[in-house]
Amino acid sequence: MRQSSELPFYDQILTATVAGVTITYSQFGKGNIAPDTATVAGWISRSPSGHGDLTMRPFDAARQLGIDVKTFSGTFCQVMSQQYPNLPAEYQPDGIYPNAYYKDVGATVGDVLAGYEAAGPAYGSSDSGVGKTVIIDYSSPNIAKPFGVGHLRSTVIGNSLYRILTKVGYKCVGINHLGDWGTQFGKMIVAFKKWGSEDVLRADPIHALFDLYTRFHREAKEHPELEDDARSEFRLLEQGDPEATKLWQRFKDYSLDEFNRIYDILGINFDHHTGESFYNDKIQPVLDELDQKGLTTISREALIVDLEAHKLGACLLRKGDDATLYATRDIAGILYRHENFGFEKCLYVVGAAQALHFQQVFKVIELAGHDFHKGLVHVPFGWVRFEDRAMSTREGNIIFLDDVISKATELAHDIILEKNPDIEDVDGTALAIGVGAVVFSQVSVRRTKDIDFKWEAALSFDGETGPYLQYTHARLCSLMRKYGKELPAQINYALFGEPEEMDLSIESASYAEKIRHAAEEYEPFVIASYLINLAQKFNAYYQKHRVISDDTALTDARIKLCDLVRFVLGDGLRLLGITPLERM
RNA sequence: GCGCCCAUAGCUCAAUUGGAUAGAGCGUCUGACUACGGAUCAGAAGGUUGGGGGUUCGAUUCCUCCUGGGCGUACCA
Repeated sequence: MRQSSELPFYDQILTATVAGVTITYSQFGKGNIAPDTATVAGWISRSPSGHGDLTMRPFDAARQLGIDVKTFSGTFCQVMSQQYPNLPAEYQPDGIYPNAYYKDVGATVGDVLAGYEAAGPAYGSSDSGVGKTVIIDYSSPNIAKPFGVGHLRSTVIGNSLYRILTKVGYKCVGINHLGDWGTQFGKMIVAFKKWGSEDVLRADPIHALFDLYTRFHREAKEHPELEDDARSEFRLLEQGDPEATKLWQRFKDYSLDEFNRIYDILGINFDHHTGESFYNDKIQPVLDELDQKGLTTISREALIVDLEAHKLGACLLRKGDDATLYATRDIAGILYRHENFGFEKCLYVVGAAQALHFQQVFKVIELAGHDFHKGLVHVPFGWVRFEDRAMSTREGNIIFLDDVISKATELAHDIILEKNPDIEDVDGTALAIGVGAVVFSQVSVRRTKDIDFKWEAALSFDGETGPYLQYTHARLCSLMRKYGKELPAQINYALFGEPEEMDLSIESASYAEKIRHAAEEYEPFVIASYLINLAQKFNAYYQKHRVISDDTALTDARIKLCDLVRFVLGDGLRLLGITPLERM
């Protein structure tokens, strides 16, 4: 259900509509069948373009009355116009729909602008999350692998959700659950001992580690016994073997340096970097607890929780050689997080391929009798593919994020020099644009969609892209600079008369609702899509109507509206993790 | 084999969660800078929503079958 909406005059129209519906019901001889306000609120929404401003779904009402929708809508509109001649909107039937049309552009735009004036920088915020903590587990790259565009998605989506959920009132805790433990480190250790070189590792750690990792998998195809070596190296590591631990620490340090450099470029922060290894000494008590509750069994030499009864197979906790698995560490992680943060929700921004894993882990928590299992949410996303194949570090089919960002930045640099060579910080601006394009590419489709990585698309700055939004924002800032004065406290709303102005203000007024929607669905795309729409509307308006003119009163009014759009675009870009620019 | 996901314009994606004439961008074609940023805007062309059947006032959306693809399915994460 929508909350009391930011749409113009929504509350007034809703109240009148509730009364109008009641009267209409009575007219059909059904007595006073009065739907409550909340119910009617669910019926009212913005009209699709070309059908007025607000509309009401007539189906439920008509069904309850046992009449056809067209008759209902006609009668309803008649009742509304007779009973509420002073309402700021007028109802007119359009086929089966009773549509509301705002009568007065000035009053409508004014109502929106007054809302913006009152809210200030908090515009768009709401309070559904106030007093609640949400943990967001995102990015979580595997150490000892280069940061590819595949890792980008979790990072970008998680970071954006962090900002969106903060905007609806949650206290967010961002955790980078680094993949710094597990058999993969056994592999790295084996590979380094066999083929590694100190000099190469020191000179270019990231590529050296990447080469070792891919070489391991290449060689393991011919020599499967390498896998056994890796497993026993990991077992040694888990038992605290000094030599293995030392190597592991070095791999981890090198990788972290690299990751932090990239997070810095992307402008992404975490509250905690507690990776898988963090839980190493917290595993045994968890296993004891599960054992005590009678959940564990031994099967084929491994310690498992049998979830066959729930059609979830088996959740492995300990391998035959006693080493732990990622499920074990995730379970320990959940218990640790609940104890230390007391979360309302705990989100895992992790690829869809791991759906079963999380179902299993969550089920184990549930079976252990922890009712906070209800707050555990897997927020899945699709693959990033390249040339029709899944990107796979193992096979070396990977695009380095670094390369993507530097190419995009280079291109942005060229365009700036061509179009706007005088701006102060060319390098910084080019970087913001390059990153903006890359980040936007990750939120420009719904999460669950697979993305085909194409250089052409990643390097496009035209149309529905991050730079398009940044450009629109920069234009608005440029307009403000040209205006050059403080925004007026008082403006004459009656000067608004263009349909584009009404459209633009109503669109801006939907911002808070879009944020709530994005927060409910854990879907940054909702914001991205909304901003594109808003920017398109602004650009169309801007092309068609002069904002700054000799008419100072009209200029003041229009500037005020433009300032609202500027704010929403800038604020929305930040929610996505993209830097709004003032010049570009 | 079993389970989950996907299929919409030439391409990449939307569609207020079952509602009005299925909409955007890219690409193609035609236009707009002696006015606030042309990384822009206006317009045109482009569709049997993979296929069949069903549910109902109404289906891109829900059910079923088929085709085509992806992922998962015990010691990787």
